[in-house]
Amino acid sequence: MESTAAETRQERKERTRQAILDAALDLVAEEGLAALSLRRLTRAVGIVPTAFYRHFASVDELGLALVDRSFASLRQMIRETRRGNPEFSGVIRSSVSILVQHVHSERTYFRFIARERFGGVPVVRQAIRRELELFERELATDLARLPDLDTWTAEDLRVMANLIVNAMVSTAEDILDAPPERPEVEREIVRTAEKQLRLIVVGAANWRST
Amino acid sequence: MESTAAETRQERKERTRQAILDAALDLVAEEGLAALSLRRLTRAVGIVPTAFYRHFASVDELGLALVDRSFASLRQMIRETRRGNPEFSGVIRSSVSILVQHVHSERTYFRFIARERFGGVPVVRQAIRRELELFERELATDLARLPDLDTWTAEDLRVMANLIVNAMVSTAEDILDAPPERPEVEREIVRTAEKQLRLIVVGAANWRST
DNA sequence: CCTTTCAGTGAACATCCGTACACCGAAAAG
DNA sequence: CTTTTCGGTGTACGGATGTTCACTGAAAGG
Repeated sequence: MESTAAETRQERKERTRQAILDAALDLVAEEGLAALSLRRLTRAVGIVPTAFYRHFASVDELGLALVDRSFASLRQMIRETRRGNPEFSGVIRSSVSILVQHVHSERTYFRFIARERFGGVPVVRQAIRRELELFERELATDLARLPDLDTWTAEDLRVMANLIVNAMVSTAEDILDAPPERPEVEREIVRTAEKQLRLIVVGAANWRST
Repeated sequence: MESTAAETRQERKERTRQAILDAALDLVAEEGLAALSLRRLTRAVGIVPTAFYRHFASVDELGLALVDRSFASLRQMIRETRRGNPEFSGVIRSSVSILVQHVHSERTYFRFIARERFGGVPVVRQAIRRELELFERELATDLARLPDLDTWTAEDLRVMANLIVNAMVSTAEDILDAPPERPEVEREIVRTAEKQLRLIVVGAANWRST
């Protein structure tokens, strides 16, 4: 067990593992996980096909690793959003802005999630679903701290959080498919997303008074 | 040009064409359009691989035909919903009920749309997007006829319609993935969908007063 | 009745696929 | 220094894939 200046064996292994994940993310963004070819993947990485199995027992396992990786990136976005404006009234604007920014900078992660959420292998679909539910739970506890909403039941908060998460997921997917050469399309998507959030908030504020 | 009791040539062709669409719908529901194999498809139909090209120039064209077919089924659902309760206050309950019922009876169509909306070939994705936009437009004109909403701008109505359509699409996808042996899960999804629609309606009713 | 049309056939092609297997060479362990 | 571990290699396999091409036979057209 010697830690020299050069690369240790574990480090090398981890490096190729990450290279596989990188290449897989690119390929899956184009063709989907179900159509992923082991040979093309390993060719892109620069290793021989059989070497793949030194890192993953199956393509499904690769898919689960990609889910972990993608949602780790997403979680970072959420942390950023939460930290940003705790009480600022422009929370809607800034939240949508952060979302859009992350969709662009981490495009492949979002593409992967969008593609596989209902597209691919059942086990991957289920993993994504579980992660999104986790998000909803977190969002629900955040919402509970807001004024006007502190009297809501946990279930109603979850319902509202679900609505918000779905709207934001749809927004992200719309942005992904927006033509890059026409920025006004994206601006329209952003405006729609902001309006929808505002609509939900207004609905929430007047919920119990009906 | 003779119309005997037996089958005419056009009829036979149309029959195999429909058989191809049927088989494709089943296969795509399991593996996705990108992973669809021409040979397995034609084997399922009972024809030779090359015969496929007598009906479709490419797999993409098949995909577009499937989009048409699926949305034709969806449109029928919408018509049923619209006809049902024009002014009945339980319109939310009955709309969700009709949606759920159709998701079950036309499961493969919904599966196809859910899978390919963000999953597959770009041209198919685009076609689905266009059809959903059409839905939003129709829904927006329906909403315009409601009291309290007749003063809304066309754009705001579109925004609201978009939110509703996305919520209903998400609901449909949740139902598709719900375990059939646990009906209480589906009941929970239905309750959530109803609450979300109510939340949106309440938000809309109080929109301009803020 | 003869000709044309055309949905479906069947063989052949080059190519890609996943995986089994024995093997190598360097790092790690002793 | 010797042994073990283990990423990565290279070959080989049987099988599936999309598309080509010339064909058949019955229905449609004249």
